[in-house]
Amino acid sequence: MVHVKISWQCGVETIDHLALISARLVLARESAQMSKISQQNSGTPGVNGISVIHTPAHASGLQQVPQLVPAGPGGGGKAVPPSKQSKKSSPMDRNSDEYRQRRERNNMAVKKSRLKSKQKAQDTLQRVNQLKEENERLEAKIKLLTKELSVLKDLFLEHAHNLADNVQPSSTEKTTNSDSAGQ
Amino acid sequence: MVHVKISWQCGVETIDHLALISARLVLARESAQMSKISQQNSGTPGVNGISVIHTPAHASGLQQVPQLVPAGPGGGGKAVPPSKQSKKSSPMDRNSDEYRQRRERNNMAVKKSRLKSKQKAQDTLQRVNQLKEENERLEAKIKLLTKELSVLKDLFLEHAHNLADNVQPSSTEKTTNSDSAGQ
DNA sequence: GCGCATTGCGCAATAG
DNA sequence: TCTATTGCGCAATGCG
Repeated sequence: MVHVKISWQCGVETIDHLALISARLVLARESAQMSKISQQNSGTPGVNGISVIHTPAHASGLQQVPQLVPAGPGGGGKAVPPSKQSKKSSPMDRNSDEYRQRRERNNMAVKKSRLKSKQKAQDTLQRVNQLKEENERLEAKIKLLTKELSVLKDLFLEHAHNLADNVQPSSTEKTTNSDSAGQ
Repeated sequence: MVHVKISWQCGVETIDHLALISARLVLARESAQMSKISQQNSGTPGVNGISVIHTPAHASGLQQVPQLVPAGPGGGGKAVPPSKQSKKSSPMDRNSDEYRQRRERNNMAVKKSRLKSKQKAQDTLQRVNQLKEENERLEAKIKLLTKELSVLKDLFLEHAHNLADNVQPSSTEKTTNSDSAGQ
């Protein structure tokens, strides 16, 4: 039902540069299973291969294609370890069923991992707020205690004074105030 | 199980199945400049079209190709807004020099943004530790103040007692304990 | 060695 | 229009 229109030049285009590489066509569909279809065309000899892959198409429709050879990133990339070839053919069949399955799984894993990461970040942020609140609470408490202490100290000193001075229980009993609270 | 049928005709392709989704073509190349090329093969009729594009290939060798149509994520993709064509031809010349420059700039921006994001996350984490330490400090202070208060209260009560009782500064002066500190 | 988890990276879409 | 963000897929790599 969806009709896609692509205005791709139709004629034959030539890839004249070298180094070229691979082309992929991907389509996403939706069902759950996966059917695979691969097509490969060997158009111009030596320069380019194309394959059409029908992927399960989860939600999105993007695909990415790496160069066939590892080609080190940046300029310092190490050359392609020649040993790669032995494993499973250089290009590692991008059309291969197995390849697709692996990609799919990895994509899931990536999604999961990112979600987790995001969640964690959020939790951390929340933790900050939590701690900030806690801090305020504690700070307030300290203020209170400090004040209480101050008052008590004053009272105490006062009495101590009285006691030390002359001890005259009747006169200056509760009217000594000469202070406030000062941390 | 889903089947996709693509009828690619030279200029316009129609994908007539449903749910379809996206088609992408990718290729990696490596050299520095960019030459473009496309290749098209009309092998089996109705099933597949391909074009190859040669991109400048910066440092890495990866390329990504988006689906030609915006195809909303999640499956609810809206059809291709027909308006896109007017701008610069759908595919927006991947080979275009301008395109490459834009990509380059965006890649920089992305890198920057991610760095920033990472930095922020790290700062947040640090903030958590900072706050935790602060909390401990405050907690300790509270403990101390509480204890001090308790002691002072006791002393104070004691004296008050003495004063209220009979006022006999010598006998039970510092041995009244009948309590502890209970916050 | 295998399979999932992480991470860096580029592409696009989109927000600002 | 340009940059900043964000989601996504691919690979390389970490890790058990």
